Amino acid sequence: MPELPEVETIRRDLVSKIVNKKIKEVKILDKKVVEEGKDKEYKNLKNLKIITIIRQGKLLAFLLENKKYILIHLKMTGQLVFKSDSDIIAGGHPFSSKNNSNSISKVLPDKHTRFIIYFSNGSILFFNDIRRFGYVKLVSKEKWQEIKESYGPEPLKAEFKLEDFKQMLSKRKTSIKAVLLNQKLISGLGNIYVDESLFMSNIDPRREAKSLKDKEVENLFKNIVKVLKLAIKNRGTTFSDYVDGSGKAGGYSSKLLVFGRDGDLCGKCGSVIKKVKVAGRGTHICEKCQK
DNA sequence: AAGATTGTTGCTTA
DNA sequence: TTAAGCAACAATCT
Repeated sequence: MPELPEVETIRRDLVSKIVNKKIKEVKILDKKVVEEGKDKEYKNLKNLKIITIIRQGKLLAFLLENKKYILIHLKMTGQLVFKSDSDIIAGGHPFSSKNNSNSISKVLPDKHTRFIIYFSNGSILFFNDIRRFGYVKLVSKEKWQEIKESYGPEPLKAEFKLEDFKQMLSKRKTSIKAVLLNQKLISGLGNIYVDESLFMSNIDPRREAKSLKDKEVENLFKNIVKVLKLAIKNRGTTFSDYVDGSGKAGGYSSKLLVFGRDGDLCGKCGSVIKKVKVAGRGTHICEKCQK
């Protein structure tokens, strides 16, 4: 499940590869990924350059020369994999790539490829999605602005302020986990980094958000920033299907403290890590450390 | 073989 | 008016 660090890793990878590249053609292999009836609009993207790539939470936006934005949400199983001209030639097969050590890339397109952008220099961007939850959307500048504004602050930007965070939590009667997962309240956190940051802060995910003490909120605030930065540094976490912009797995998986580690022993106290359900999601906790 | 899984939306209820 | 909670979505795995 790509969350902020995974999507940011992809964004950075793609910036170096497709900014200033000109679109030659866009192919919709699965109509469900684009808005109904709008498939014709994608024909007009020919010859437009990608100006920049922006991320809001887990959502990517490619700004085009004509001021429109291609939005891509990977949801649970989406992947964006870039193949350069030389990748394609080196593989010996039209669409296979070199096999690097941690590469889990494969011959593309495959049956899960939903959308393809061909660039004029021969490189290709593949959008793969096993579960078909992800989407591609073409929007105006105004619509993009509106979508951006519907999100809470970006935790790695100056707009994420401790005082605002305290205020926000003090009003919420639901669990701290549900609050952290809510994209309208804070951008980019998902199941992995919510569990990790709450463990790092010794806070039980089931606690009512408003019950957190000032000290706990301060700690949580710092740990959210810390875990996200560290995960980006390690190029994200691969749990099921996530790969970076070149099709490689993330390096943070081995650094996870509780997520996906139910049955293992807690690194802090040695008791068994449990898996429970909070806010409708599988939740990993050390009940001895997290109160 | 039914149930769990996940992010987000949209509906219902409080 | 707004928050909270949950079904729905899709495909795969257990």
